[in-house]
This record gives sequence, C-alpha cells and structure tokens, in this order.
Amino acid sequence: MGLTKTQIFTEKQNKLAQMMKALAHPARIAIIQHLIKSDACICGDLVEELGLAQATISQHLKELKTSGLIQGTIEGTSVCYCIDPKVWNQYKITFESFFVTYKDKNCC
Amino acid sequence: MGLTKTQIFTEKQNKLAQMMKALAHPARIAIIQHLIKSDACICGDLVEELGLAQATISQHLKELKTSGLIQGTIEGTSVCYCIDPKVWNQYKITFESFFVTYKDKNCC
DNA sequence: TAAATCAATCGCAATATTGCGATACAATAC
DNA sequence: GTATTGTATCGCAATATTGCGATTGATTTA
Repeated sequence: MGLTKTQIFTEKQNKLAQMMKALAHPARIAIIQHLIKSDACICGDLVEELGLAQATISQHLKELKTSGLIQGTIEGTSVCYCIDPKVWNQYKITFESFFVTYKDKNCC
Repeated sequence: MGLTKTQIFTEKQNKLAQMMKALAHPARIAIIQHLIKSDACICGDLVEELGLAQATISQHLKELKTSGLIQGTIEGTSVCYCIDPKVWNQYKITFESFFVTYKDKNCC
C-alpha cells in the first residue's frame, strides 16, 4: 500500500521514526553540515556547494524546516537558514536516550 | 526521478543517511525496542506483538538485517533475532559524533 | 516603473517504500 | 514418507520520495 500504519504504533515510536526520516537523505545531511560549518547561510550558497538544482535544494530545505531542525529568516532578497538550537538538542537527547536503552547482553 | 544522487555526496554522508533510513520507520523502531526488551525473540512473537502481517514483519526484519543492526540465527523451525552489539555501538558513536559537531551559536 | 535576483511552488517522470495475500521452502513431528 | 509449523520470497497495488524544468512571487536596484 505504501502507507505507513502510524495508528498501530506509539506516539514516541512515530516521532522517533519521523526524526530519523528528516535526516535520512545525504543531501539533508550535507545541508545541515554546511549550515554548521558556516554558522548560517543562504539557499544560493547551497545550490553551488551541492550539485543539485535550486528546486531540489529548496525542497530539502522545506523538509528540514518542517522537521523543525532549521529555521529561515528573510534577509533582503535571500533567505538566511540556520539550525534551531532547541530542536537540535531535542533530537540529540531523543537519539541518545534511544541508543542508551540497549546494553550489550549477548543473547545468541 | 526518485533516484538519490549518491555520487555527489561523501561516503560518510551517504552512510549516515543510510543509517538514519534503517530506523526511519515506526515498525522497525518497535521491532528493535521489542528485541531489547526481551533480550531476543523470534519472528512469530513480533507478528502478534505488532499489528502487521507476517510478510510485512519479515520485510522489516530483512532491512534491519541488511543494515547490520540485527542478526538472526536459526533455532529449530523458528529464527532467533537479536541486536548486534558491535553495529549498535557503531550507530551510537556515529550519531553522537554527528550531533556533537554543532554547538549553539545563535546566528540569526 | 522596469529589470534583475533569489527562493518557493507547480507539475511531471522515475524510482522507492510500504503492506499484504499467496506461495515456496526448511525443519520438526507424527 | 506426510503433516505441521515458522519464516522467506514473489508479485502486486497504493502511496511516498527524489529530482528538475518552468513558473511564480517578493524584494532590491537602476
């Protein structure tokens, strides 16, 4: 069907999966890394930096914005994108607490 | 096109995105959590636990196996799946070092 | 006002993912 | 051997994602 049955999972499971999905594309990873490296940057920069079309970059930026990881402020004709520290930290904590639940137990 | 242009990204970016993708579905999150909770378990358990068909669970298990996160050992007629501690730790470290690259800088 | 610049959105094509019924396959039980 | 049980795989349908050219909309500059 191609339709994820979200209703049979917990809120937390759906949220964590959604967070993973936001970063589950190399272009979005690359965008985030570029934003970190330059503290902030506009969309045009990214189009030159990565080898993707403007429309494609804009699409990925939109997804990252929807996830809350980045925010964009209009600055003249261009838009200044940067990471939202609060959301970033939420992601960090959520991921950490997921990975910490498993302690090497050597069953089989 | 629907085809990710992996060749324009770095090895690390592609790998990290792939790792995120492995966990970017609530069913796979739920499977992992169930495996952790019961130390190990067979596929049949999961079909009852989650509300998905056997074929669907098997598919998700296959993806998790491909990612390396879990391994399955045949035990009689059933298969015992469990988490691979080494790969789990690799994931943990990789995710941590990704999130640690950003320090709240308050640009805009 | 007109021209230029930058980003968002639309519409499309190609591929990927999700889910499941049906079937195949392997190991045990009888 | 056959029957049973548990899992993997096949094939399909529905939906999602990726990528981009073309267009639109907003702002600045001349």
